[in-house]
Amino acid sequence: MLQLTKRTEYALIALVHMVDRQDQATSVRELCERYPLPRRLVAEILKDLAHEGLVLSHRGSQGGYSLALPPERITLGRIIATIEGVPAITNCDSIAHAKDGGCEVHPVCPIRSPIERVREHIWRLFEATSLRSLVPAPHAARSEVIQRLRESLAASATT
Amino acid sequence: MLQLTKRTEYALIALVHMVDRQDQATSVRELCERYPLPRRLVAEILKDLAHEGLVLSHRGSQGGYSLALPPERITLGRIIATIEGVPAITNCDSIAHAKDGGCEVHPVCPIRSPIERVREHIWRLFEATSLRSLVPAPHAARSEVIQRLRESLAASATT
DNA sequence: GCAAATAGCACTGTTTCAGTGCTATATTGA
DNA sequence: TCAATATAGCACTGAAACAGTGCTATTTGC
Repeated sequence: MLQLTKRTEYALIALVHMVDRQDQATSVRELCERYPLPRRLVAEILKDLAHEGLVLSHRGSQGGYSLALPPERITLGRIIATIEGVPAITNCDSIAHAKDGGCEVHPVCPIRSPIERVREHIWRLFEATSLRSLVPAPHAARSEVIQRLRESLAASATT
Repeated sequence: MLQLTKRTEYALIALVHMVDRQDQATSVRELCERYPLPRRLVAEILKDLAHEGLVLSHRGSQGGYSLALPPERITLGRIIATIEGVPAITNCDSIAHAKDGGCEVHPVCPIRSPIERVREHIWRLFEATSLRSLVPAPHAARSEVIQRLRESLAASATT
């Protein structure tokens, strides 16, 4: 289905929570006290985010996680790619799938290139959406998604 | 995963094949001779498309399916909705999920409204993408996706 | 009547996903 | 030093979604 996994949702909740808390580390326990999330699963997810360099881990007592980058530089696209892996919309453009033989239809597939365009647009939207813009913020950040997407459309139009 | 199902891919292939063949019905056999697709599955899918009124079915010998609407009026969004059901990106906004109790996080979820905005954009892209524009056509249709999306962005900016 | 097509319904095997068990390691503070 | 509180890592299980198939009935054209 065309749907984000719960892992990604939990990652987003955790990351949003860490915005503007960069000074102090956020522990898994703290997250699960504030939101009703499965503790162990959130722990696994944060480990993955740490591996990708999106968050910093601090072990030991008083430890936890904190953003490794300013929230403006963490994109929704990178978060999704970290948790769900391959940025593929169809099975066609999945790397994993191409690896084990690829799509049977591939040589005669009439929708490859059109679907690829759609995929590009979605991915561009994800890349244009920063973690900052996902925070229900008071400021002008609200229009950031639209603004960035418009810019990227202008770019693709010239191409 | 954030991926279209194979059912949707097959539906797209079938529908694209029918564009500019509105006069003569296309049978499942014909489709599976041209493309290496699982015959029975394609049959099931076309039945669903017929139920939704996207294609017309013609029973009996010399029967098959044909587009029920001009390809300009069939949107990618409607195709996806027909095959995959609910237009949800996250679990939060899934109707099915809301029905059986809903999301535990819902009341305190910090990402609901931001994610909803992203979902809106993707869905708008799907709605702005016509079956016609998915055909690897020679004409100016190539820029239709970009053009329509730009219009819808202009609309959402004023909002 | 026969052949070729859709209609409908249920079923199976596979894969992906959500969530958990267990153990080791690091850090803080008393 | 020891205990408490963190993360690190790895493997496993149960459930749900999905891809694909079996079978039978019905319709239509020749």
